[in-house]
Amino acid sequence: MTVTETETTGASADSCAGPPQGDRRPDGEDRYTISEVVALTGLTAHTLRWYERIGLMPHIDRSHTGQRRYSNRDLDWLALVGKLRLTGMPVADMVRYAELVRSGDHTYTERFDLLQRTREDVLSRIAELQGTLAVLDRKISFYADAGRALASERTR
Amino acid sequence: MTVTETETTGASADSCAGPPQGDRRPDGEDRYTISEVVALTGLTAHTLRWYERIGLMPHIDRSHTGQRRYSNRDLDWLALVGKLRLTGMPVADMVRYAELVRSGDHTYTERFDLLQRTREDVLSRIAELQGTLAVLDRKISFYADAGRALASERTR
DNA sequence: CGCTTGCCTGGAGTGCACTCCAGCGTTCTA
DNA sequence: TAGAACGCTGGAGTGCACTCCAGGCAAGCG
Repeated sequence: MTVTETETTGASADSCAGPPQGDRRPDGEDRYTISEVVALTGLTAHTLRWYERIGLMPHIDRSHTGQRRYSNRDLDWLALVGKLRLTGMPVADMVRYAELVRSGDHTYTERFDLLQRTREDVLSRIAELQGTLAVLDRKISFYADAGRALASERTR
Repeated sequence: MTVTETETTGASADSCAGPPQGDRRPDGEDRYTISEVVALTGLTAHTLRWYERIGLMPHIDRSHTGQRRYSNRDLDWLALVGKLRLTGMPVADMVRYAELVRSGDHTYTERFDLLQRTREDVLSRIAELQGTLAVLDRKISFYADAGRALASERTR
Protein backbone atom coordinates (compact mmCIF):
# COMPACT_ATOMS: atom_id res chain seq x y z
CA MET A 1 0.00 0.00 0.00
CA THR A 2 1.05 3.53 -0.67
CA VAL A 3 -0.60 6.83 0.05
CA THR A 4 1.83 8.96 -1.88
CA GLU A 5 -0.56 9.50 -4.74
CA THR A 6 -3.09 11.11 -2.52
CA GLU A 7 -0.42 13.66 -1.71
CA THR A 8 0.68 14.25 -5.26
CA THR A 9 -2.54 13.94 -7.24
CA GLY A 10 -4.08 16.88 -5.51
CA ALA A 11 -6.89 14.64 -4.33
CA SER A 12 -6.08 15.35 -0.72
CA ALA A 13 -3.66 17.27 1.48
CA ASP A 14 -2.33 19.56 -1.21
CA SER A 15 -5.71 20.32 -2.66
CA CYS A 16 -7.16 21.73 0.51
CA ALA A 17 -4.99 24.82 0.47
CA GLY A 18 -7.97 27.09 0.06
CA PRO A 19 -11.20 27.74 -1.79
CA PRO A 20 -11.55 26.68 -5.47
CA GLN A 21 -10.10 30.11 -6.37
CA GLY A 22 -12.17 30.34 -9.59
CA ASP A 23 -11.57 30.04 -13.29
CA ARG A 24 -10.01 26.64 -13.18
CA ARG A 25 -10.74 24.21 -15.93
CA PRO A 26 -11.85 20.66 -15.16
CA ASP A 27 -9.14 18.01 -14.88
CA GLY A 28 -8.24 16.72 -18.31
CA GLU A 29 -8.34 20.17 -19.90
CA ASP A 30 -6.01 21.64 -17.35
CA ARG A 31 -3.12 22.83 -19.49
CA TYR A 32 -2.67 26.46 -18.49
CA THR A 33 -0.14 28.72 -20.14
CA ILE A 34 2.23 30.65 -17.93
CA SER A 35 0.22 33.84 -18.37
CA GLU A 36 -2.94 32.08 -17.25
CA VAL A 37 -1.14 30.97 -14.14
CA VAL A 38 0.05 34.53 -13.64
CA ALA A 39 -3.59 35.63 -13.71
CA LEU A 40 -4.69 32.84 -11.37
CA THR A 41 -1.94 33.15 -8.79
CA GLY A 42 -0.80 36.76 -8.85
CA LEU A 43 2.80 35.62 -9.23
CA THR A 44 4.86 36.92 -12.14
CA ALA A 45 6.03 34.69 -15.01
CA HIS A 46 9.59 35.41 -13.88
CA THR A 47 8.81 34.10 -10.44
CA LEU A 48 7.09 30.98 -11.79
CA ARG A 49 10.11 30.13 -13.93
CA TRP A 50 12.42 30.91 -11.04
CA TYR A 51 10.45 28.61 -8.69
CA GLU A 52 10.98 25.86 -11.23
CA ARG A 53 14.69 26.53 -11.59
CA ILE A 54 15.32 26.32 -7.85
CA GLY A 55 13.33 23.11 -7.49
CA LEU A 56 10.32 24.56 -5.73
CA MET A 57 8.05 23.23 -8.49
CA PRO A 58 7.94 19.75 -9.97
CA HIS A 59 8.93 19.58 -13.63
CA ILE A 60 6.18 21.35 -15.51
CA ASP A 61 4.72 19.75 -18.58
CA ARG A 62 5.62 21.35 -21.92
CA SER A 63 3.74 21.87 -25.19
CA HIS A 64 5.20 20.43 -28.41
CA THR A 65 7.00 23.76 -28.88
CA GLY A 66 8.49 23.75 -25.42
CA GLN A 67 6.10 26.13 -23.67
CA ARG A 68 5.05 25.39 -20.12
CA ARG A 69 1.61 23.91 -19.55
CA TYR A 70 0.53 23.95 -15.92
CA SER A 71 -1.97 21.45 -14.52
CA ASN A 72 -4.55 21.81 -11.76
CA ARG A 73 -2.19 19.89 -9.56
CA ASP A 74 0.50 22.48 -10.20
CA LEU A 75 -1.96 25.17 -9.20
CA ASP A 76 -2.71 23.29 -5.99
CA TRP A 77 0.97 23.17 -5.23
CA LEU A 78 1.33 26.88 -5.95
CA ALA A 79 -1.56 27.58 -3.60
CA LEU A 80 0.23 25.69 -0.85
CA VAL A 81 3.47 27.48 -1.60
CA GLY A 82 1.61 30.77 -1.39
CA LYS A 83 0.29 29.86 2.04
CA LEU A 84 3.69 28.77 3.27
CA ARG A 85 5.19 31.96 1.92
CA LEU A 86 2.71 33.94 4.04
CA THR A 87 4.09 32.25 7.12
CA GLY A 88 7.49 33.72 6.34
CA MET A 89 8.96 30.29 5.68
CA PRO A 90 12.21 30.75 3.72
CA VAL A 91 12.08 29.57 0.12
CA ALA A 92 14.95 27.19 0.86
CA ASP A 93 12.76 25.38 3.40
CA MET A 94 9.93 25.12 0.90
CA VAL A 95 12.39 23.64 -1.58
CA ARG A 96 13.35 21.14 1.09
CA TYR A 97 9.70 20.23 1.53
CA ALA A 98 9.27 19.87 -2.23
CA GLU A 99 12.26 17.52 -2.28
CA LEU A 100 10.69 15.43 0.45
CA VAL A 101 7.47 15.16 -1.52
CA ARG A 102 9.44 14.10 -4.60
CA SER A 103 11.40 11.50 -2.64
CA GLY A 104 8.36 9.44 -1.75
CA ASP A 105 6.71 7.74 1.18
CA HIS A 106 9.69 7.28 3.43
CA THR A 107 9.82 11.04 4.05
CA TYR A 108 6.41 11.18 5.69
CA THR A 109 7.60 11.72 9.22
CA GLU A 110 10.07 14.32 8.09
CA ARG A 111 7.33 16.22 6.26
CA PHE A 112 5.09 15.88 9.27
CA ASP A 113 7.77 17.33 11.52
CA LEU A 114 8.45 20.19 9.16
CA LEU A 115 4.77 21.08 9.03
CA GLN A 116 4.49 20.83 12.76
CA ARG A 117 7.43 23.17 13.25
CA THR A 118 5.92 25.57 10.77
CA ARG A 119 2.66 25.44 12.67
CA GLU A 120 4.46 26.38 15.87
CA ASP A 121 6.16 29.26 14.06
CA VAL A 122 2.82 30.51 12.82
CA LEU A 123 1.32 30.35 16.29
CA SER A 124 4.15 32.34 17.80
CA ARG A 125 4.05 34.87 14.99
CA ILE A 126 0.35 35.36 15.62
CA ALA A 127 1.13 35.90 19.29
CA GLU A 128 3.82 38.43 18.40
CA LEU A 129 1.43 40.28 16.16
CA GLN A 130 -1.17 40.37 18.87
CA GLY A 131 1.41 41.87 21.22
CA THR A 132 2.20 44.47 18.62
CA LEU A 133 -1.47 45.16 18.16
CA ALA A 134 -1.76 45.95 21.85
CA VAL A 135 1.08 48.46 21.57
CA LEU A 136 -0.44 50.04 18.48
CA ASP A 137 -3.80 50.34 20.19
CA ARG A 138 -2.24 52.09 23.16
CA LYS A 139 -0.41 54.53 20.92
CA ILE A 140 -3.45 55.09 18.75
CA SER A 141 -5.60 55.95 21.71
CA PHE A 142 -2.83 58.23 22.95
CA TYR A 143 -2.93 60.12 19.66
CA ALA A 144 -6.71 60.16 19.66
CA ASP A 145 -6.66 61.75 23.13
CA ALA A 146 -3.95 64.18 22.11
CA GLY A 147 -5.97 65.12 19.05
CA ARG A 148 -9.02 65.79 21.20
CA ALA A 149 -6.94 67.83 23.62
CA LEU A 150 -5.57 69.96 20.80
CA ALA A 151 -9.03 70.36 19.31
CA SER A 152 -10.52 71.55 22.59
CA GLU A 153 -7.49 73.82 22.92
CA ARG A 154 -8.36 75.45 19.62
CA THR A 155 -12.01 76.01 20.55
CA ARG A 156 -11.23 77.45 23.95
CA MET B 1 -0.35 73.90 25.29
CA THR B 2 1.73 71.17 23.83
CA VAL B 3 1.65 67.44 24.31
CA THR B 4 4.77 66.70 22.35
CA GLU B 5 6.88 66.13 25.42
CA THR B 6 4.69 63.32 26.58
CA GLU B 7 5.50 61.62 23.29
CA THR B 8 9.23 62.25 23.40
CA THR B 9 10.06 61.96 27.07
CA GLY B 10 9.04 58.36 27.18
CA ALA B 11 6.47 59.20 29.81
CA SER B 12 3.66 57.99 27.63
CA ALA B 13 2.93 56.47 24.24
CA ASP B 14 6.47 55.41 23.44
CA SER B 15 7.11 53.96 26.84
CA CYS B 16 4.25 51.50 26.72
CA ALA B 17 5.83 49.37 24.06
CA GLY B 18 6.09 46.40 26.37
CA PRO B 19 7.13 45.13 29.78
CA PRO B 20 10.03 46.80 31.66
CA GLN B 21 12.38 44.35 29.84
CA GLY B 22 14.79 44.22 32.80
CA ASP B 23 18.23 45.49 33.69
CA ARG B 24 17.49 49.09 32.99
CA ARG B 25 19.04 51.70 35.17
CA PRO B 26 16.95 54.46 36.72
CA ASP B 27 16.58 57.68 34.76
CA GLY B 28 19.55 59.93 35.45
CA GLU B 29 22.04 57.07 35.31
CA ASP B 30 20.80 55.88 31.96
CA ARG B 31 23.91 56.15 29.81
CA TYR B 32 24.24 52.72 28.23
CA THR B 33 27.14 51.78 25.99
CA ILE B 34 26.36 50.27 22.64
CA SER B 35 27.19 46.78 23.89
CA GLU B 36 24.80 47.17 26.78
CA VAL B 37 22.09 48.10 24.31
CA VAL B 38 23.05 45.05 22.23
CA ALA B 39 22.47 42.90 25.31
CA LEU B 40 19.19 44.62 26.13
CA THR B 41 17.66 44.64 22.65
CA GLY B 42 19.17 41.70 20.82
CA LEU B 43 20.14 43.97 17.94
CA THR B 44 23.76 44.06 16.80
CA ALA B 45 25.99 47.11 17.25
CA HIS B 46 26.15 47.34 13.47
CA THR B 47 22.39 47.55 13.26
CA LEU B 48 22.19 50.16 15.99
CA ARG B 49 24.70 52.38 14.20
CA TRP B 50 22.93 51.75 10.92
CA TYR B 51 19.55 52.72 12.41
CA GLU B 52 21.14 55.99 13.44
CA ARG B 53 22.69 56.64 10.02
CA ILE B 54 19.40 56.19 8.21
CA GLY B 55 17.50 58.45 10.61
CA LEU B 56 15.54 55.76 12.40
CA MET B 57 17.04 56.88 15.72
CA PRO B 58 17.28 60.39 17.13
CA HIS B 59 20.83 61.65 17.54
CA ILE B 60 22.34 59.58 20.30
CA ASP B 61 24.24 61.26 23.08
CA ARG B 62 28.02 60.80 23.08
CA SER B 63 30.63 60.45 25.79
CA HIS B 64 33.52 62.93 25.93
CA THR B 65 35.48 60.56 23.67
CA GLY B 66 32.73 60.24 21.10
CA GLN B 67 31.25 56.91 22.14
CA ARG B 68 27.49 56.49 22.04
CA ARG B 69 25.58 56.64 25.29
CA TYR B 70 21.98 55.49 25.00
CA SER B 71 19.25 56.70 27.36
CA ASN B 72 16.16 54.93 28.67
CA ARG B 73 14.19 56.98 26.16
CA ASP B 74 16.32 55.57 23.36
CA LEU B 75 15.56 52.09 24.63
CA ASP B 76 11.85 52.90 24.62
CA TRP B 77 12.13 54.00 21.04
CA LEU B 78 14.03 50.84 20.12
CA ALA B 79 11.33 48.75 21.76
CA LEU B 80 8.72 50.45 19.61
CA VAL B 81 10.84 49.99 16.51
CA GLY B 82 11.18 46.32 17.39
CA LYS B 83 7.43 45.98 17.59
CA LEU B 84 6.88 47.77 14.31
CA ARG B 85 9.52 45.60 12.70
CA LEU B 86 7.55 42.53 13.78
CA THR B 87 4.58 43.82 11.83
CA GLY B 88 6.69 43.72 8.68
CA MET B 89 6.61 47.49 8.34
CA PRO B 90 9.43 48.52 5.99
CA VAL B 91 12.29 50.37 7.62
CA ALA B 92 11.64 53.31 5.30
CA ASP B 93 8.16 53.73 6.82
CA MET B 94 9.58 53.63 10.30
CA VAL B 95 12.05 56.32 9.28
CA ARG B 96 9.10 58.35 8.04
CA TYR B 97 7.42 57.93 11.40
CA ALA B 98 10.62 58.97 13.18
CA GLU B 99 10.75 62.08 11.02
CA LEU B 100 7.17 62.89 11.96
CA VAL B 101 8.01 62.57 15.65
CA ARG B 102 11.00 64.87 15.18
CA SER B 103 8.94 67.45 13.31
CA GLY B 104 6.66 68.20 16.23
CA ASP B 105 3.00 68.60 17.08
CA HIS B 106 1.63 69.45 13.67
CA THR B 107 2.27 65.89 12.50
CA TYR B 108 -0.10 64.31 15.00
CA THR B 109 -2.84 63.39 12.57
CA GLU B 110 -0.31 62.02 10.12
CA ARG B 111 1.20 59.82 12.82
CA PHE B 112 -2.25 58.76 13.88
CA ASP B 113 -3.11 57.75 10.32
CA LEU B 114 0.13 55.87 9.88
CA LEU B 115 -0.46 53.90 13.07
CA GLN B 116 -4.03 53.21 12.09
CA ARG B 117 -2.95 51.87 8.71
CA THR B 118 -0.34 49.73 10.40
CA ARG B 119 -3.00 48.41 12.73
CA GLU B 120 -5.13 47.38 9.77
CA ASP B 121 -2.12 45.67 8.19
CA VAL B 122 -1.50 43.74 11.37
CA LEU B 123 -5.11 42.63 11.56
CA SER B 124 -5.10 41.35 8.01
CA ARG B 125 -1.77 39.62 8.49
CA ILE B 126 -3.20 37.86 11.54
CA ALA B 127 -6.16 36.77 9.43
CA GLU B 128 -3.82 35.50 6.72
CA LEU B 129 -1.84 33.53 9.26
CA GLN B 130 -4.98 32.01 10.67
CA GLY B 131 -5.95 30.90 7.17
CA THR B 132 -2.54 29.36 6.76
CA LEU B 133 -2.90 27.67 10.11
CA ALA B 134 -6.09 26.01 8.91
CA VAL B 135 -4.26 24.66 5.86
CA LEU B 136 -1.37 23.44 7.96
CA ASP B 137 -3.73 21.71 10.36
CA ARG B 138 -5.46 19.91 7.52
CA LYS B 139 -2.16 18.75 6.09
CA ILE B 140 -0.81 17.77 9.48
CA SER B 141 -3.83 15.62 10.21
CA PHE B 142 -3.48 14.12 6.74
CA TYR B 143 0.07 13.09 7.55
CA ALA B 144 -0.93 11.87 10.98
CA ASP B 145 -3.57 9.64 9.37
CA ALA B 146 -1.14 8.47 6.72
CA GLY B 147 1.38 7.66 9.41
CA ARG B 148 -1.18 5.61 11.30
CA ALA B 149 -2.20 3.83 8.09
CA LEU B 150 1.40 2.94 7.32
CA ALA B 151 1.96 1.80 10.90
CA SER B 152 -1.05 -0.53 10.84
CA GLU B 153 0.16 -1.73 7.44
CA ARG B 154 3.44 -2.79 9.00
CA THR B 155 1.79 -4.68 11.85
CA ARG B 156 -0.65 -6.50 9.60
C1' DC C 1 4.33 38.03 -45.84
C1' DG C 2 5.29 40.89 -42.16
C1' DC C 3 3.89 42.20 -37.57
C1' DT C 4 2.50 41.66 -33.02
C1' DT C 5 2.15 38.88 -29.11
C1' DG C 6 3.58 35.28 -26.18
C1' DC C 7 7.04 32.43 -24.52
C1' DC C 8 11.82 30.58 -24.14
C1' DT C 9 16.83 30.70 -21.98
C1' DG C 10 21.01 31.97 -19.09
C1' DG C 11 22.68 35.36 -16.70
C1' DA C 12 22.86 39.92 -14.75
C1' DG C 13 20.61 43.41 -11.82
C1' DT C 14 17.61 45.21 -7.90
C1' DG C 15 15.95 46.44 -3.28
C1' DC C 16 15.89 45.50 1.33
C1' DA C 17 17.90 44.93 5.73
C1' DC C 18 21.40 44.22 7.47
C1' DT C 19 26.60 42.70 8.13
C1' DC C 20 31.33 43.05 7.78
C1' DC C 21 35.92 45.25 6.98
C1' DA C 22 40.08 48.11 7.49
C1' DG C 23 42.27 51.05 10.08
C1' DC C 24 42.35 53.59 13.96
C1' DG C 25 41.53 55.58 18.87
C1' DT C 26 40.02 54.60 23.90
C1' DT C 27 39.28 52.05 28.08
C1' DC C 28 39.79 48.38 31.18
C1' DT C 29 42.46 44.58 33.56
C1' DA C 30 46.57 42.14 35.21
C1' DT D 1 52.26 49.74 31.17
C1' DA D 2 51.22 46.22 28.03
C1' DG D 3 47.74 43.81 25.94
C1' DA D 4 43.02 42.70 25.26
C1' DA D 5 38.61 44.41 24.65
C1' DC D 6 35.62 47.87 23.16
C1' DG D 7 34.19 51.58 20.10
C1' DC D 8 34.56 54.74 16.04
C1' DT D 9 34.03 55.79 10.76
C1' DG D 10 32.95 55.31 5.68
C1' DG D 11 32.29 52.18 2.57
C1' DA D 12 32.00 47.59 0.70
C1' DG D 13 29.80 42.99 0.94
C1' DT D 14 25.99 39.52 1.89
C1' DG D 15 21.70 36.84 1.51
C1' DC D 16 17.22 36.65 0.15
C1' DA D 17 13.60 36.82 -3.09
C1' DC D 18 12.75 38.19 -6.73
C1' DT D 19 13.09 41.08 -11.36
C1' DC D 20 14.79 42.28 -15.62
C1' DC D 21 17.44 41.86 -19.99
C1' DA D 22 19.03 40.40 -24.52
C1' DG D 23 18.40 37.65 -28.06
C1' DG D 24 15.66 34.36 -30.17
C1' DC D 25 11.68 30.92 -31.56
C1' DA D 26 6.62 30.14 -32.58
C1' DA D 27 1.74 31.10 -33.40
C1' DG D 28 -2.03 33.97 -34.97
C1' DC D 29 -3.75 37.71 -37.85
C1' DG D 30 -4.72 41.08 -41.74
